[in-house]
Amino acid sequence: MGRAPCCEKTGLKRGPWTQEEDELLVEYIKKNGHGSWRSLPKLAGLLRCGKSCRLRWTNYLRPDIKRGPFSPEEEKLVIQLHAILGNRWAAIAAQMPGRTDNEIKNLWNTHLRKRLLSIGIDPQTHEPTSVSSPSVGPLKRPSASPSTRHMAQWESARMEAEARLSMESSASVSVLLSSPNKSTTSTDYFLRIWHSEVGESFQNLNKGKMGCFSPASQTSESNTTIETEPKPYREPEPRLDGVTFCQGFTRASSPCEMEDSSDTSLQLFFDFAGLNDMSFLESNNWFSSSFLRLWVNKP
DNA sequence: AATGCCTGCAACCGCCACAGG
DNA sequence: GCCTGTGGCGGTTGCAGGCAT
Repeated sequence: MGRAPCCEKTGLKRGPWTQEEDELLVEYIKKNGHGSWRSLPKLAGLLRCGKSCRLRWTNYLRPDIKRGPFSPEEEKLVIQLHAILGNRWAAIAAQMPGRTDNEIKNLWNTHLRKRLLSIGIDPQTHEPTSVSSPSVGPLKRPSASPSTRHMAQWESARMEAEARLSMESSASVSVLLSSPNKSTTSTDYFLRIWHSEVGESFQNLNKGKMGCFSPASQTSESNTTIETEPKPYREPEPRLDGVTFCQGFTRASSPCEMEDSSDTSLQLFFDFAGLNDMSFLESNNWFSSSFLRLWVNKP
């Protein structure tokens, strides 16, 4: 027994949308809003499944969609967001006004994934695919878990953004936060994420918790810690985004409160610096001198 | 010119979460 | 607490157009 279809498929049109259909859909939604997607096709005079209408609207017909090719800046941003959020295309799209999750997913699968592979970066973990030597020079490069790597990226990006903003006037900061769409640099985007629900989850989880990073999968006390959370515990998905990743941490601190050992910080720093293998980051002021100063002057 | 292969993208499919009854 | 309907999401497919042979 197969799964029941989402809607009655007999007599419904499939495949590419015609201009006529597009006009019908746009006209109806402009007049009435989409309301119930299930009943929309009938009301709008379309021989389409409601799901198909929703998809067509959200991915193509919505007036706020920015059509056209992705700019190099946008591509960089997608890569950086993917490093933090993983394959959560909707979450990535939410940080990129005018772009749809489908569009970003397609961009990733057709361009960016291959590009990363071609320069030796694993598109899933954002780690170098071939590590020729376990140690480089006097400083041994740590082999961190993907979780740690994502945490490091997340934290470092935020630190860099905060460091940069701390040097700007407070007026500039308020302008940035009140008009996030005007932000243009990648670090601004990270700051926006930090102040979004993703960052909020991160901050909430870290409140009152001090210590060094400790992935839950590697500790025995993880479950008890998580169970004491006021929110009902949901088994974290094996996805390495900012939120579920944070859920997997038992003892973590925000960078401002970080009291971890120098070794740990250095580890995280070099972990994240691995992204520098990508040429775009080399030219992207990713590790600004301010960040380095922040690191060097750490008490 | 014909054919086959490759690529990009729109659309579909199936699963999941959530709200309401 | 269970069931059902609905919307949303991510993975995958299929087609059209471009390119190479």
